[in-house]
Amino acid sequence: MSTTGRGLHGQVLETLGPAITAGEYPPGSVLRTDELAQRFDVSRSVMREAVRVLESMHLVESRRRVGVTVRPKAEWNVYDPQVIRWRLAGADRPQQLRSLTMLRSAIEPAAAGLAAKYATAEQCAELTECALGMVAHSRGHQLEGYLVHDIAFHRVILNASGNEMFARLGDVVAEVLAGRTHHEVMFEDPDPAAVTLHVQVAEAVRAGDAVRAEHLTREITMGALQELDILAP
Amino acid sequence: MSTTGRGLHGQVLETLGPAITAGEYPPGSVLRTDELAQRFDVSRSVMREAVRVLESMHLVESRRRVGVTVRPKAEWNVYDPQVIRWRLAGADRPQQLRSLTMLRSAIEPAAAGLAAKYATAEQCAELTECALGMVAHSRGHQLEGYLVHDIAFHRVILNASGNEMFARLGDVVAEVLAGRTHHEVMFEDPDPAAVTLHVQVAEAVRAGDAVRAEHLTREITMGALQELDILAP
DNA sequence: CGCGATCAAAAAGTCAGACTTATATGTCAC
DNA sequence: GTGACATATAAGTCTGACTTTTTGATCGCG
Repeated sequence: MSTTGRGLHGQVLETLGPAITAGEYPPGSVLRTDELAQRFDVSRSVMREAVRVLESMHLVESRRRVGVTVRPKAEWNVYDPQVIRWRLAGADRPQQLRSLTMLRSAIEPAAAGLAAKYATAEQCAELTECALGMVAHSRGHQLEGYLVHDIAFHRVILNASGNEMFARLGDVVAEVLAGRTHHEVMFEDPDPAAVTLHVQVAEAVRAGDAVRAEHLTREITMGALQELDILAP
Repeated sequence: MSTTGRGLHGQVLETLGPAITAGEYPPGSVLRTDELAQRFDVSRSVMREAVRVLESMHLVESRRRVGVTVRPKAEWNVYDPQVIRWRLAGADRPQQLRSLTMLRSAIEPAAAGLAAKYATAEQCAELTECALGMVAHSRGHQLEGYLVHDIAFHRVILNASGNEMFARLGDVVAEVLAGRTHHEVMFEDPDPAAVTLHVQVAEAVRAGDAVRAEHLTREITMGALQELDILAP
């Protein structure tokens, strides 16, 4: 799943990135390239490449005569999938999941509305297939199978919206859904009402009913938000 | 405003990045690091750093024995501010503005609703100040002054939402608003109805009326969408 | 004729060392 | 105290040699 450290600089990033996003080096901290290179036992060129990547994510800023300084959290590129993964793996995972769920709640209804207008016949077919898959795995502790279809469902919606910005959130949504199933322990079967809503969304999209698709999807994401509030109010 | 090419690798990126995002090198194109280094007259180390940054944006993929291949558009990190800037400067600026305006329409109402719940007294003050500034510059071809306050207004809303993901879209919104004023030529004064809506949003946020703030903001962004439809249906 | 193993070339990846440049900071005269 | 100047520091750059992975071609065998 996770990109297994492409090259040496990638391996360095895999430990340095999470360390920074976890706040292990507080904002304003100063790192020196040479010291880091020694610490990770790589050449300076490799370390420089790693720093460049961190810099492009706005996690750090490299300045002459001073070093590599960690930037304040507010400046990070929090939409970078890599940064999201690092943060989800770290300590503030709950807060991160909260932010992402809100983002999801804002985007997905709009995406569903657009999908109702622009979805191809093939996408409609996929959608109903996913919904049926969810129904089939909704009872009897088949959580993994349910999750797969749930993720696929929301991915299709986002792609069918025709908006590239929405489409690129597919990975984020997948991460959130997976996180809910895996981390926050779910013993019980999914809420039957949610399953029904998914089926209805698929119908609405097929029927080209934008407002209905949007409204139903909003109910789904509102449910996700309430779920969070119950877990961590 | 724009980051003036920090270092040599930055200067390389400033021409290579826009070239790639403009589709000058179609997906699947293969570049060789050494050749690029020669072309830009920089050392291989510098070019490698530039490639690493492009790679972190998922614009290209570097593989041994094959070279640096351009990835399909669908895989780009379209939320990276740098990528957004490059694309806005390029040929598909209209489509990009469209995508971003839709994104805005989805996010800002939700952000306004949250702002009504969480905005501090100081933020409320800023908000009304911005709204008044918009009113003051709404007549008599003071478009630049109007723009400044408009941008500030939406930035405050996004920050006051308390959601870091929303807050980070401040730059995007600023870019969209500025693009509308500058590129799509606006001769006339802004729509009085829009100005009024901003004032009302400020009021609603101060009053803590989340649903009203959300609804009013949705009207604002709907207006922006309709504006786009008129310009490019 | 097809198919798998082997081999060579190509390009990225890595490293080490020398050198350049910007800049923060301390020093000194005034 | 303030300004100009000197110095040290860490990033930035370049070069050349070497390593590693991977592709695709060649060759032998069934």
